[in-house]
Amino acid sequence: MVANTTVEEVLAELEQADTLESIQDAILKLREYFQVENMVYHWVDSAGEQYGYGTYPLEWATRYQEQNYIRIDPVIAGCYKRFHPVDWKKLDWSSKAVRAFQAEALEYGIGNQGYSIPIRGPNGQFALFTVNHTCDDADWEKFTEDNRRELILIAHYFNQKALEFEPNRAPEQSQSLSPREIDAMTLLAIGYSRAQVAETLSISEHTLRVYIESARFKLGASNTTHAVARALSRGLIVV
Amino acid sequence: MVANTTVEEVLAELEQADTLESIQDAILKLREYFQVENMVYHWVDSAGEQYGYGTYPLEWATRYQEQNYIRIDPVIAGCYKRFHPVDWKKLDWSSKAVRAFQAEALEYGIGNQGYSIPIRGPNGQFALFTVNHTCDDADWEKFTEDNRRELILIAHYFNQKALEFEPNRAPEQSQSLSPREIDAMTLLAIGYSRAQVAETLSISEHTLRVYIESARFKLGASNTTHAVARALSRGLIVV
DNA sequence: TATTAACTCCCCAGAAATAGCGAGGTCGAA
DNA sequence: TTCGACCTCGCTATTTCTGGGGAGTTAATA
Repeated sequence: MVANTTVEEVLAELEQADTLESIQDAILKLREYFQVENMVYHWVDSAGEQYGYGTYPLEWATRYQEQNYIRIDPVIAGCYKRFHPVDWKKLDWSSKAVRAFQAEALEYGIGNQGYSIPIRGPNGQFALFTVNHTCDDADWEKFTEDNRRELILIAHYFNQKALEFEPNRAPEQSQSLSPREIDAMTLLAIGYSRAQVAETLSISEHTLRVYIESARFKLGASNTTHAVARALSRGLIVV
Repeated sequence: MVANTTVEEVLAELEQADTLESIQDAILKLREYFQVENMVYHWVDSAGEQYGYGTYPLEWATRYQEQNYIRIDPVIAGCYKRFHPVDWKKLDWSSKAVRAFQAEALEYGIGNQGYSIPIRGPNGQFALFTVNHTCDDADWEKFTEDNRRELILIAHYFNQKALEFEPNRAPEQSQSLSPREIDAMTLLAIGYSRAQVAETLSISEHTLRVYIESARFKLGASNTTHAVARALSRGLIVV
């Protein structure tokens, strides 16, 4: 079956779309266009919920979820650290658990070649757009060479659409931290104790506590560690 | 003067480049191609250092830096919250300080129209790619409509190149955490207390403590908060 | 001008985390 | 087989953090 839709058209459609299903729709069309076995847009929101749209076999998606494979999946780990698109071959498959995971994926019908594009949005949002196929290395290299730019764009458009539907946008997203709160969170994140932070900032420990508490409140965090983790993953502080 | 270079060619060149100056080079070529007054790639690294490449008048860049305008610049504020490219007209220019800033920018020779694309990398890295021009609203809308996709791609390529030059890349690949340690760190990062983590993992709190301590040791962290922060920013855990 | 938000300081009691010691089991690799 | 790395459980004492209060100052904004 030969594709009868161009990328341009799909992106234009996607831009107008107003349901989450449209993402799935677009993926199917694009898969046909690029003639690959699998194409997936995968997104973990700020609450830790996973959303996947694409063509992986349902059994594999379920298995992946159940086994919490996101923890060991080298695609996730690798893309999280990088900015540019990643060929699966370049990832670290050395650990035994990872190889077992890989073998299982193949059994479930996942292709041996993969190319994943990390995308990041505001507040530490992170998503992945992946194409997957079965072929030899040379063919795959040609494919990724030829289509990288379009795939990057597609990833961008998917993420844009997904963000439009993000549930928890309005409530706490705009809660930014005050300068002192940022100072406090940053110093805590690099290992200072309360006493050290207070001394570094030349304020009393009592005052510091007020900042930590208000930061905790703003971030909806249940304790200091949680607050620092959220501040980090929302990109409010950097260490 | 008519452009004699295509975007494709510039991106290919940029990809091969191995100096930071190549960014400036590429910007000049692209400005010519798109026939706009200004084009800027602006980046704040993890240490808070600002890097700007582009065609803004030196006086304005200096002034901007000196006055710490990054604090009030609505382009920064607006793009930081958004994922998609932003037309400057859509930003919030209501505050008095902001309008004064805008007026000053115009005096320094900045065009009245602008279009900025936010880009984010690992560890909260954030950059902006901006095109700026003087023209009326209708022309500008047509320009951004026509070129948005290419501009997004260009932004992506600039950031990719810039990240290659980022200093703090390879400090230490550091020890990896054991599965249980990852569990513990992850649950702590999402706000569980020790007792809750122990219960969730169905182990005693004493055992949990051993994991936390060994993770702390492996990560060279001085307390739990520090350990979680390090695990997060090294991509060992994802929340 | 009135309001809001940020910054600073203070007390206390109870809850939680840390530091130091210990023990024993499994499993894979050298 | 031995070694290391991982998982599991225990104790005690000390330090640190958290969750309630309250109060006064600036600076900016509506």
